[in-house]
Amino acid sequence: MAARKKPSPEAVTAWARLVRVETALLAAVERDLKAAGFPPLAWYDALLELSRAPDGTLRPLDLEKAMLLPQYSTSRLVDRLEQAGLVARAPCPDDGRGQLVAITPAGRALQRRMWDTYAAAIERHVGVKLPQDDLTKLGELLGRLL
Amino acid sequence: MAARKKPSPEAVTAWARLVRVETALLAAVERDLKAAGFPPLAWYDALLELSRAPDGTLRPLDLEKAMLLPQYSTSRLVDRLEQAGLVARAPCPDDGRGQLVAITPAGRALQRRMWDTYAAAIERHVGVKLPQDDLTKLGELLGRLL
DNA sequence: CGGGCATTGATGCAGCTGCATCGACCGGCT
DNA sequence: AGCCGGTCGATGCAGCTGCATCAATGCCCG
Repeated sequence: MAARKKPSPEAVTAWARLVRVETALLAAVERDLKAAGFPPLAWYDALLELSRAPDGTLRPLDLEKAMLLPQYSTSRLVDRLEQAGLVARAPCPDDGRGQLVAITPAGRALQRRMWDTYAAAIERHVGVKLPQDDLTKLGELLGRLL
Repeated sequence: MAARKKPSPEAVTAWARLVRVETALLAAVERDLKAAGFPPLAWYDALLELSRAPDGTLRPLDLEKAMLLPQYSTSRLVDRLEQAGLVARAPCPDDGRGQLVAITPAGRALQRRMWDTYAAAIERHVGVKLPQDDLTKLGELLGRLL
């Protein structure tokens, strides 16, 4: 029903490496976090998004879009964060359907502590492998894939 | 206990985009496969590895290393493929602990049919977004991250 | 040869994800 | 106001993943 154009070998190679490298590096970073006794990266990402938002508060829908997660996944992630005392849910005054998710002081503290380990992992697994202008170029090329 | 060097902003950007772009593109490709009525990409990868191996046969351990999967994950993936009649297990003559996983004709056929859809997805989501020399450069940069 | 340790692959259990669906609420239209 | 299609978020269920562990076999070394 659609075009069925064939990709160039270069496109296939780039794609294959993208998936492979991301899988390997993500696993390595997650391992470092876990080894330091921290929760998964998704928790960090959520806390970071919230910590950057005004009042440390976001609607679940915004969190969802920021993290590229499906709706139900966000819902349950917030469940777990709330369970852990890292965020608090409140009803949304503007919209009776919605709610507001606010990061707690404990959440901010965890996010900050995780960053030390996370930053070190990024440096170890990414930073040391390429010189700075290659990193810039890589970021730029990746940016154009979205 | 360890170095704690801080990554450059360029490294952080490259890392963030790597994860983001891979997540988004992988989801898009998986969606295309599912929309065409095919099983997940992991099945394709496994079938491809097997189809390339001599006699279409690999030890689970080799498959594991080729696909960067944990051992138990491979074990269960092979379960599902076997269930679907796409591979067959046989005891390994050289090593009583091991086994041999062989792709069946049905497995080869599915791998070939999936490639049409998969290739179109790669072209749509990757190939059209960058000119060929940028794709080459991207592949090269990613290659140096491993 | 025999004991001890490493390797291969399977599996019970708990937690997570995807899917479908649901209930609650919004907003526009008549 | 009353209805209706659309949006927001939760949830039951099935399937998948990670973790720990196990049984079976291989391999080395005394």
